Amino acid sequence: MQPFSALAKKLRSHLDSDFDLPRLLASLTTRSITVDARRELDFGSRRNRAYLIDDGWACTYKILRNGTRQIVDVGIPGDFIGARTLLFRSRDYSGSSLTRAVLYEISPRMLEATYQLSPKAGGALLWAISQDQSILSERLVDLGRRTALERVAHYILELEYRLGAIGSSGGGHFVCPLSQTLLADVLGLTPIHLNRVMRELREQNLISYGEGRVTILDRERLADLSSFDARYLDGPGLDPER
Amino acid sequence: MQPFSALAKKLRSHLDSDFDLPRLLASLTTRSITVDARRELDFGSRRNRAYLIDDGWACTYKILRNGTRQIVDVGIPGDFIGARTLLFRSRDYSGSSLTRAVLYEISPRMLEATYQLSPKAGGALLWAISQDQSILSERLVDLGRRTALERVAHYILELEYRLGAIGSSGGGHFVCPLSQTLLADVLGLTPIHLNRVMRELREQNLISYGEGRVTILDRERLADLSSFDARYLDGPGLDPER
DNA sequence: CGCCTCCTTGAGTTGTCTCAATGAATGTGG
DNA sequence: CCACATTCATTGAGACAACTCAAGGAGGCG
Repeated sequence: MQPFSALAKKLRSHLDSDFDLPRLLASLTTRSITVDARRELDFGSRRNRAYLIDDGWACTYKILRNGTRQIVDVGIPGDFIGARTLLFRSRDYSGSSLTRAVLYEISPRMLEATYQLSPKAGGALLWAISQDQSILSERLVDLGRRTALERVAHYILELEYRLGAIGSSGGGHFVCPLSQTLLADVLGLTPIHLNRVMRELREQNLISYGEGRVTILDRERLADLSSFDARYLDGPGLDPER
Repeated sequence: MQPFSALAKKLRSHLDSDFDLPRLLASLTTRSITVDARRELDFGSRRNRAYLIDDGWACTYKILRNGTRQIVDVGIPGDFIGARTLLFRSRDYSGSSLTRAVLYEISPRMLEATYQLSPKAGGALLWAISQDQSILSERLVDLGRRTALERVAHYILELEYRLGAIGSSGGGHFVCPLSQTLLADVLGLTPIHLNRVMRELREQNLISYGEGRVTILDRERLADLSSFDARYLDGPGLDPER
């Protein structure tokens, strides 16, 4: 696979079609790192580090004293991970690869250099970081005010949408390496309850799943059920005049 | 009050003591806007707008179809509000002042110009935006994995810490314009349950409150109860070597 | 073969919600 | 200055969504 192609796809609508973002980024980043599935990510010690996920999935999470875990971000190809605390002196969360993954280390200098070489490309990167924040705040609404069923439905639609933006979903189905335990830790539920909710969605013929794949059977009812409104993802299909 | 003094205080440890951030920002921003309490904030229509809160409190929130509300950010003086979607074409949340407030409109250009005039000041602003994101992700952990009692205790400590950074809290007490209904909407609880939790904290002699003031009576037990770890706020007192 | 991880289901418990209601404080208009 | 509406904090009683504990089956792997 071409390096940076997932990010380039995600930012397609923010850049001229003849702009070669991968080439620009390749000139600015150090080599890539390949990690196996379920490996802890090294976010640095003296200085915080962050990554661009080029291939595979990764996440950041916090473990609480009572042993529970909350996954804060789930990153797919083209997403940044750990960028939140790049400028911090400290850090109080951990990260892990979810699948075998290819990562590029990023630094504040790289963002800066991108901006100077091409303000438009720099702006596109900032847009991507904004989108991460917007996803985070939508998840906050999930956990604060939506039922488990709504949460799960909403999250499946979000994943499908995000994967679609990088060409990794189509026809309503996608490959999802998240186990039910992980999904529960993303959505603030117990694995047991998540399992029951998944069954409910399956029994209502809204989704089907198995063997690491999820299929959306009735997008409309699913979106209605979870009041999914893709505006928080600011995708290219959205009307700028609204 | 000096314009931008709250922000300057918050960023004190990121800038040289003789650096005049207020003067730099004054040269870059348009005039201030003063709004009464409980006024909807205008985040723009064609192009999204964002603000720096110079005085007073403000928030952003989403209202769901079932009528419930989730407050996503609560901004105090020196915080940005609405910056999350500054680069977006769309927006799906609302904002409101919580008290009478003084706001400065900010734009991507302003951030850029600050950066060019002083990379250090620009970096400090980016740090502040990172902190907002870090606060958001800590709240996510609250809603996902902490009990109501832990959440409330944790949030009170956070508020006291943040207010302390701008010189608006001391001796364990601070002025808090959030009604119990608003606090419930921040923490994903019903006002009724929040009220019971507040009573519990009061009866355990952990806090006292009333007439818009909150007093922390036993910080240690409160921090222990909620496993409060201020690292996510990346304050100046934290050891950079950790 | 034994040992994982993952998914699944049952039964009982509990944290939080819903519905209902009251008193205090504040503001408004007649 | 009173009648009225509104917001806010508070409490009780009952319901339910999600949790805990317990257990079993399917599949992968050394």
